[in-house]
Amino acid sequence: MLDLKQIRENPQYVQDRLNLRGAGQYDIQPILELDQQQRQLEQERSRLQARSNEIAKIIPAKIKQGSDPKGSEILELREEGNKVKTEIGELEPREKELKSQLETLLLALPNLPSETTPIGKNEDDNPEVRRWGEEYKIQHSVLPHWEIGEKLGILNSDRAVKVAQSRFIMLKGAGAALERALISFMLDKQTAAGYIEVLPPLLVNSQSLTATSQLPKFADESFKCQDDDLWLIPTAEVPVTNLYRDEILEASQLPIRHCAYTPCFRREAGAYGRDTKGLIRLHQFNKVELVKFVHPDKSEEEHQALVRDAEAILQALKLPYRVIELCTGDLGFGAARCYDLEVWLPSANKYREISSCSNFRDFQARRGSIRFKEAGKKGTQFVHTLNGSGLAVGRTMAAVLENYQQPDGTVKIPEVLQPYLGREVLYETAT
RNA sequence: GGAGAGGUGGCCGAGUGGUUGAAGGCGCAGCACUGGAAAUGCUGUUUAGGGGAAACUUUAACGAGGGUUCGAAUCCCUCCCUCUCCGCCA
Repeated sequence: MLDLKQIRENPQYVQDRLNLRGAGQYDIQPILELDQQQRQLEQERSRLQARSNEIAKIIPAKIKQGSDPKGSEILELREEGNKVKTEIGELEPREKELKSQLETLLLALPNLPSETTPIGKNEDDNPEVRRWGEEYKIQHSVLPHWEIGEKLGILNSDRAVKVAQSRFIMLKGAGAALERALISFMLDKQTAAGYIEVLPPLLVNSQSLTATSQLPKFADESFKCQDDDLWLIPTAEVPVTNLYRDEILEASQLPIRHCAYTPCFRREAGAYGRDTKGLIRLHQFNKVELVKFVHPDKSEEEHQALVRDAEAILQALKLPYRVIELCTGDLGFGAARCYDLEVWLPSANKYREISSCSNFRDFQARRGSIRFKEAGKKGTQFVHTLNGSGLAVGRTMAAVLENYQQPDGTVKIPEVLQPYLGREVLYETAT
C-alpha cells in the first residue's frame, strides 16, 4: 500500500511513477478527492466529539459541587449531549464509508517503481544485467526434460492428471529423490548463508494474502478452501512475510532473514495452453524461498545480496543463467524493483525464469503493519520486505535434466548433489 | 464434535459505569552513585489519524462489530480467536 500522505503531498510524482507501469492504468484522482472529503468530515466529527467529552466531564463535576442531578442545569447538559450524539451519528457512517472506499482504492494501487528501475513497456524491454556459465552450455542436441524424465521413469504425468487434474505431476524413484536432494541442498546452502529456516503453514487467511498483496487483486490466482477463510499458499512469501504482521520489532533484530521450503499452489488462470508439458508450469510445485525484513537504509544492499544468494545455487549446480532486471512495465504489483534469474534450457534454446527477487520496500510492511522501533528514536517505522526464490525446485530439476543430459541418454548428477542423492548418474529404467 | 475459561500497552498483569491512555512489574532510555561495571535510587517511556510553520492541540484505540448511557476496558447483543479437559486422529 502506498502512503496516503505521500499521495496527498506529491500527487504528480506518484501519478507519474504509476504511469511508468503503463499509462492510463491507474488514476489517483479519486483518492485525492475522497481523502479531501474524509478529512473534512473527520474534523467536524472530531470537534463534536470534543464537546461531547467535555459534557461528560462537566456533569459529574457539577454534581460534586452540589448541583441537583435531576435539576434543570444537568438536564440541559444531558440534552445537549444527546443532541451532539445525534449529530455525530449522522457524520460517522459517512466518514466510515469514505474511509472504506479510500482503503479499497489504496489496496488496488500497485507499488511505485524505484527511481533506478529501467523504463519500458513489457518483458521485451527488460535489460540483461549479467550472464554466467556460458562455458557449461552443452553443445549436443537434447530432449526436453519431460521426455528425459519419462524415459528414465522418474516422472509421470498421466497418473497425476488422473489423481488430480492437468498441470499436476508425480515424481517417482530417483525423480522424487532428486527433488528432495535439491530441496535439502538449497536449504543447507541458504542456511549456511545466514538465512534461518522456517516451515510455515501452507494455508493462510485472507488478511495474510492482503498484506503481501495477492489480495484483493489476484484472488483468482490462488486456491481457496470452501468452508474456511483459508487459501493454499501461492508462495512461501505469504506465510513467511506474515510471520511478523502486526508486530513492532526492535531495530537491533534487523535484518531478519528466513528461508523456507514449501509446496506452492497456483491456479495459473489465463495460462491456458502455455507450458502444458513438463515441470515448468504446474498447479503445485516446490520452492525454496528467501525472505528478508530489513532497515530501509539497508534495503538496496540487502536486495543485491539476495540476488547473489539465489545465484549461488545455480553456480553451485553449474547451470548457465542470466540475470535480467524487470522494467517498469513488467514489474510485479507489489515490487519497487525486481531481478529475475533465468536458467538455460537447452531443449528450448532459451533462458527461463527460475527465480524472481523483489524489493517491496515498505509496500507490504504498510499493508501488514510490520514495523520496527529504533532505540532512542520516537515512533515507529515500516521495515522493508524483500523476497526471492532460492530457487524454484521443479524448474531447477528441469534444468538439471536437460543440462546434464549425456549423448547416450543418461543424466549426470551435478557434483554438489551427489552426496545428497548417493549416485552420480541416472540411467534409463523400465517403467 | 462436547464442556469450560479467557482475549487489556513491547511483554507480564491489575482494573466491573465518571480526569483510567489505563495501577504494579518486566523491558527499554536518560540521570545519579562507581575507577569501570553490577546492584540501587530518581526520571521518562503506547500507537494511529486530523489541525498547526512550530509550540501545541484534538480525536480514536483495552480481540472485532453493534447497542444502552451525558459518560463504557467495565453493562447488553453478535461474531472471531486462543487456552484447558473429554472425544477423534497423523
